[in-house]
Amino acid sequence: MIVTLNSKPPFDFFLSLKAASSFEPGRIGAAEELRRAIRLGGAALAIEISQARTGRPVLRASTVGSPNRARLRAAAEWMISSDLDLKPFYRMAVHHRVLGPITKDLRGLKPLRPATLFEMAIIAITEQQISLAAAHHIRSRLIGRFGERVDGLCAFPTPGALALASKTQLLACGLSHRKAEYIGDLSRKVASGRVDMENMKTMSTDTARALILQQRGLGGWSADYILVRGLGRPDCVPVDDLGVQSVAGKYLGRGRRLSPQALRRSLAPFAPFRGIAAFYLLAHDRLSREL
DNA sequence: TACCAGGTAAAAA
DNA sequence: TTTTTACATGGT
Repeated sequence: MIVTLNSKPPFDFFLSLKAASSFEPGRIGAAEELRRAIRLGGAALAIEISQARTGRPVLRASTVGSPNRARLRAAAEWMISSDLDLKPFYRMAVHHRVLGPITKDLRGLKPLRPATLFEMAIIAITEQQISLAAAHHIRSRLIGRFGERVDGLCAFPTPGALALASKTQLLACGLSHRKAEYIGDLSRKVASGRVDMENMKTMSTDTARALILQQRGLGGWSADYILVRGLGRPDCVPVDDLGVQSVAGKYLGRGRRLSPQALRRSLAPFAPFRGIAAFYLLAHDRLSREL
């Protein structure tokens, strides 16, 4: 089945994919397509998103099973941030000393989102305190051990699968005792329906943030990280984030890492797109390293 | 070898 | 109430 996707222009799928993969450790070269196993109506399904020559992104789903077309489109469009309109951000940034040239270089760049907010929450927990590379390896083990395989890909583990995992098994993936508990607790709450993370899509940012903060293991950094990267709230920035502090210091400061307060001040001019501004700085930093 | 890396909750002061 | 501590892995 092939579904044509819409995404608010401007959108450069290749650039967005290249930026996303620049945050993964040890990758060599940029892929031409986004290949993922996702769950749709209870079944794992391999999908491939690619950009046609017309410039319009075209989604191709594997023909295994017969997925619901509308749901497939909705899931894929969510993952490529179709709803994000970059134009007002660009209008705001165009005359800025630093963001002006960067937004021109990276025109059409959108952040790619994890398929579900549960996955996003697990990403946040794994990335606490340790390097992105270490966290990535730990997640790979979680996915390999608890995810469902389909067409040579592996879907991110369901809350149910992680709820059934023993603490010993979680520890064997490289998690700390604390993080294994956080992931077990959250998985059981989501699997049992006591918490519905997908509901956050329709909540106000403040309400969603409050729900995130109620979960053990998710603090202020995780809340803002989930809000901007998982939920696409463009003004949210984790000001405690070491990576954002460093990149903002490099581009907007004197090169040294910024304090949370200084970071807040330096991003203030970009409201209500402070999170997108931070994303552009991070992406520019990563992509310029590759050359 | 050490030290730091896109934090958090719980203990100690 | 505020400050300190333990924590797991991977890259340099």
